This record gives sequence, structure tokens and C-alpha cells, in this order.
Amino acid sequence: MEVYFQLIGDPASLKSACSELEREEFIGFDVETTDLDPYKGELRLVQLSNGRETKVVDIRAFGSGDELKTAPALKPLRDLLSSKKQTKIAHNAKFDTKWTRHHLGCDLENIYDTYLASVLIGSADGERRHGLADVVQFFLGRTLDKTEQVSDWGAAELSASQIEYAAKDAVIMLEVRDRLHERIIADGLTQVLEIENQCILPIAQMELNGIYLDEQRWREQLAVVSKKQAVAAEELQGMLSAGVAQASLFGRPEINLDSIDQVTNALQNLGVPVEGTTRAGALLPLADKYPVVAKLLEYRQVAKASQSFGENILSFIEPATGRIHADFRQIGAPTGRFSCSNPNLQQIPHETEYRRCFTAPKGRKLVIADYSQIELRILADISKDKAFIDAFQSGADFHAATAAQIFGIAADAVTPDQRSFAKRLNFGVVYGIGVQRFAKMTGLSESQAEDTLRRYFATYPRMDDWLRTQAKSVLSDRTARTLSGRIARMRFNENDRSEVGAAQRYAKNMPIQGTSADILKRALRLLHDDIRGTSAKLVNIVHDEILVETDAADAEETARKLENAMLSAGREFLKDVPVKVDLTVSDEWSK
DNA sequence: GTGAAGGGCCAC
DNA sequence: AAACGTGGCCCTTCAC
Repeated sequence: MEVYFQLIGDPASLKSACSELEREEFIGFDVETTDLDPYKGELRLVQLSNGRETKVVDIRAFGSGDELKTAPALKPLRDLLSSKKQTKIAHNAKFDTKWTRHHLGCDLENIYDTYLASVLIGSADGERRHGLADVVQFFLGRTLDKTEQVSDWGAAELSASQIEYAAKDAVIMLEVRDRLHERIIADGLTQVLEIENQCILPIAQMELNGIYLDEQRWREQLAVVSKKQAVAAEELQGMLSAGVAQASLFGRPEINLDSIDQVTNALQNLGVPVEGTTRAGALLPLADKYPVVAKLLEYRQVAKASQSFGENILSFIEPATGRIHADFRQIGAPTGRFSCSNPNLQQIPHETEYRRCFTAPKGRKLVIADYSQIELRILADISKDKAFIDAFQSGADFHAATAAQIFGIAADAVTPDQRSFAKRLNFGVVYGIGVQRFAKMTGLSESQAEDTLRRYFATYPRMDDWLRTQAKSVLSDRTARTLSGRIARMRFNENDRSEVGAAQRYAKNMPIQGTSADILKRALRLLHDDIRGTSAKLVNIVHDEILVETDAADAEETARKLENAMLSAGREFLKDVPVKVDLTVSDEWSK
């Protein structure tokens, strides 16, 4: 295929190219860089295409480093990229957005992401890949050569082949979008795609912002945990090797305490009845009778703390900023939830000792907001169950209200045990819990557990209906959807009871978990628009929680904006149930 | 030496 | 046997 392109390296050509492109409705957009990390590499090329020919801008010709952000010659490009008039089509636009922000100093606005569109269309279909070449192959039936992608983009002179490759990736975006969008419309995904496309800029910004970790504090905490681990390891080693015959011959044999096989063996030699799993849940009942089991559980706890939440996280501190810039995958799960890695900031232990290490730098504050019981509110709203909705509308303690309703007593007569019971029940239901699991969790007999679940669903009949409908309809259509239209497709063997059961639980949970993700993403965009140009910066998100760092003087204003964004987003989706947000302003990520 | 799988466990 | 949804990270084990 012939590729038409113009290489641009001077202000006059850039200006006229940009004014040509201003007249377009859609612009294919791509960048080439010398590194995957915008804090480490150079932005070498920017490609803009109208679908017929591509303008390839040689950024190096316009300067380097920070001067690019203000270079007058680049103003036409910045204006074009941050204009909301033309839609910029890019594949995995978070990448391009970060480079545009960090190196050119402007926000990429009005984005259409063909990567996210492809993921939404093929959601939960694990077979399909969503790289640009894969998407081009699948939707256009053509093969795209990506070999130049990993070539040397830092070379003094780029080869003709490199520039042609760069041009080609941008020109094809319009055609890819056309085909994808037909499917987006046909599959009822326009609203959810809009939410995703609008969310890219806030997430790109959040990754660039990073979060501040007080290294000193973290090291102090790590030292405490490491010491505990060493002590627990020593004690556990002694207790376990007591059951090993060769102990007297060669001194104490070393057991690898992190080896499930070796530990299981040693426990069995000591007469501890372990079979199958050695999960904490399974071992806990044995801890009273066997001190060695209690010691193992203690060791596991401190080992996890020092291994998973130890030295490693410090290696993620970026020297250029002194902060941690994790990777957020916008559609990390088919439900629409984010996932996070390098490091995973969504699994920092809830204990104060860890979270208090994530602090606001001097003169700044963290504003922390989380949705109160958002998943239960979504379930109430989706199912339109009157008693469930009433429980929320009363504004009273929700789990206590549930307890009052299922036990048939007055709200002020609910004991703490009854409340805790109702709480576990409420959460279990969101995950499609069954009688056996519920019995195990609560210690009830199976018939008692069955009885309790029956009473619970009798209290909330419409919710029961909705859950049953989900379980039934998935058998025929094999899909589930959130309130935004996000869809998950399921594959299961209809003759396999466990696969069918898993699909049915998924069909109950996905709309709830996924709608929660829809709401969070909408809130992120509303927040982004409201805090633009202020001292407030988005620094982390954890499913139903948002962390914003702000100048101390602006903390109250930022808190109000954050709360408003979250409430507005929630109300766009939930029509009959009130939305509640808990707010904290603090020097650290804890209350 | 490297990578995948399995077990375990952290978050919501 | 498992029968509670979604992720990622760490460690061991095992195959190549």
C-alpha cells in the first residue's frame, strides 16, 4: 500500500499543516518515542493523519527537553491537540496522552481510543488480543507490519522505512475507527465507550502525577516487620524440625518455610492433620490445639508483609520526581474495574502502618473520598427492591437496618452480633454466595444457613427476583451488562455444573461491580474538569475510593469538588437510591 | 537461565 | 471436590 506523508521540521510547514488539519473531523494520532517511560525517553515523532496522508512532525527539529513545552513554533500543534473540535483517534491513547502532556505541555482532548473500543467489543473474550496489528487484522482483514516499532527512534537520522511506518500507523486509524464504531453502535456500547474515552486524560495525568511515598517511614515500618519475620522464622524452624528424624545427626535441618510442600511434610511428621490446602482459613481451626500451626500463621503474616510490601516498592520511586508512578489498566477486568501494577497501589494493606507512609509533601494535603456501600446501593437500585431502597433512604446504619428487617426487630434493638451477621450476608449476596459457603462463613449449620438466606430473600423479594433473572438469562444469552451498557461475554460448558454455577454467580456480580466502575470513571472525568488549573492532583484510585493531593490552603475547596464529582456521577446512574461519599482531609493516606 | 503454573494472600 | 466476584505480587516447583 502506498503511503503519502510529509515530514515536517520547520515552523512554517507545521503551521500550515495544522491549519489544514483543523478542518478535519477526525485525526489519526500516534507518537514515536525512544522509551516507554515519558520520564526517561524522548518524544521523537508526532504523526497526524486525515486518513489520506500523514503529517510526520520531527519534534527534535523544534528543540529538546522542557523548552518544547513553551516553544512558540509548536503552538499550532499544541492548539490542535488540545482543541475539542477534532476527534483524535489513537490506539492505547493513554500512552500518547502522557507523552503529549509531559513533553509538549498540553492535554490531548477529544480522544477516541481504538484499543479500548476493541476491548469493550471483545470483553471477556480472552482469545482475542488487542494490539493495533491484531485489531487491524481482525476488523480490516489486513496485516500491519510492526517491526519498526522497536527500532532505534533515537537515531540521528531516521530511515525512510521508520518514517513510512510511523505515517502508516496514523493513517490507518480512521478506517479502524469506522469499522470499530459500527460494532460499538450495534452492540450498544456508545455510552460506555464515551465514559472510557473521557477517562483517559485523568488517568494519564494521574500516572504522570504519581503518589508520594515517605521512604523513611516505609523503611522504619519494614525494619519492624523484618525483625518480626526473623524471630518468627527462627521459632517456627525450631518447632517444625522437632519432628524430623535426622535432626540430631547433622544439627537442625533447614526447612524452607516458604515451601508449602516442605512445611506440610513437617507438620504431618508432627501429627498435625493437614490435608490438601494450608490456607490460613483451613489452618485457623487447628491453631488452638497445635502451637506450631499458630506460629506458622504468624510467620506467614509477617513474611507476606516484608516480602510483598517491603523493599521492592521503593525501587519504583522515579528519580526524576521522587514519586511512584504505577501503571493503571483502564479496563483491567472485564467488569470494567481498573487493575494496577508496578507497583499495585490497589493492594496496599489497610493497616495504618502501611497507608500512613503515603503522605502529602510539605504544604500539601491528601483529600480521600470513598463511596459508602456503593455496590449494595447499585444492587438496590438495579433490582428496585422497595425494602432495600427504604433501608438506604432512611439514612440509618444500613447493615443494622438489614438486621432489623431479617430478624423482624426494631432498629435500635439490633445487637452488634446481629449487625455483623447482616453485614456478612449483604456482602455475600453481592458475590452470589451459596448456602454451604454461607454456613461455613458464619458457623451455622447448613439448614440454619438455608433458613437464614430464605428469610433474607423473603425480606427483599424484588432483589431475589433480579438475582434469579440474572442466573436464568445467562444460560441462554451468555452475557451480562452494567447500567452503562458495558457487556461481558461468558464461555462455559452447559453440562458442567461448576462452570454453570460460576457463570451464574458472575452474571449476578458483574452488573454490580461493573456499574461501580462506570460510576467511578464518570466521577474521574467530572473531577478532572473541575480541578483543572488548580493545585489539586489526582494521585490514586482504589475501586470506590479516590485520592487527590492538593495545596493545604485549597484542601477544603478540593474536598468539596471531589465530593460533588462523586455524588453527581453516582446520581447519573442511581435513580432511586441516595449516594453517599465519605470524605477525609489528612496529611497521610489514613484517617 | 527463563517462563509458566500453582498456592497463598493483599486489596475492594 | 468445589460450590464468593474482580485483580496483582511473591514464592516454589518444574519443564525446557
